[in-house]
Amino acid sequence: MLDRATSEQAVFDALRAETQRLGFEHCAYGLRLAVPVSNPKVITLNDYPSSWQARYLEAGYLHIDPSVRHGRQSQSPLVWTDTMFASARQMWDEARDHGLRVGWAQSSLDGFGVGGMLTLSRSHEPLTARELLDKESAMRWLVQAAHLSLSRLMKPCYAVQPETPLTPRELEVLKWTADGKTAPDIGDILGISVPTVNFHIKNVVHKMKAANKTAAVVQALMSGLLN
DNA sequence: CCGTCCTATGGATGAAGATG
DNA sequence: CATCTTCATCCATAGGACGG
Repeated sequence: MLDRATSEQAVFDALRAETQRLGFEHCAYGLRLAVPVSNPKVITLNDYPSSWQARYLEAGYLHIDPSVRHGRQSQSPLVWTDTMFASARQMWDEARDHGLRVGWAQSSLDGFGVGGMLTLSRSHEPLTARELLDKESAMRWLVQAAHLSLSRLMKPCYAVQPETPLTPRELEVLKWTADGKTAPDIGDILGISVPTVNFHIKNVVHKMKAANKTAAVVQALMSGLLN
């Protein structure tokens, strides 16, 4: 179901169904793309009370939410506690006022720098170690499935494919450039002249519609072209 | 901290050999 | 012929090293 979803809404509907089956009232899923690097695009899907959604957005809680920070650094499961929200006291108080008291978050990270995090929550019934153990594999599967489906749907947004495929030579020059080699270095390595190296780099930059070779290398890396 | 100098980088244009 | 690859020259600018 989830892996064949053809829209964000379909993915989210499937997520909600699983969430309820696992005994939670609400689910939230956030996908953080790798680009633009200076301000990565974040897509959020959730069924929280609309007043809380509005408050979260208005207060910019995404930037201070300790669970989000945890999700970016670690793929270990996270259960909401008073101590982990110590640095965001106000946010935690408001969340509980909106019926969000018990929560469980699990993040994922793929090879293209795209991160995802699923949070399941409910208003009562604290999470026991037993419940976590019983549901952990389902949770991990759900996170992976959501990540795969959504990143596939979002692929055009971050995987900038060149309009025409890169030639073998262009790819080769790009890889050495990604390793920090200068044009003279690459000329030595490949046994060609410096102008030729620059010619290939220029063509890559043009094909990738990048501002310069630095951006072209990053785009190629994010798109998996250098693998 | 500032100015100078050199190198690397980025971009434009032109030309030519190899290959299928 | 179209495409890929190669090489050259010219010019502007950015960045690093160095001395004052």
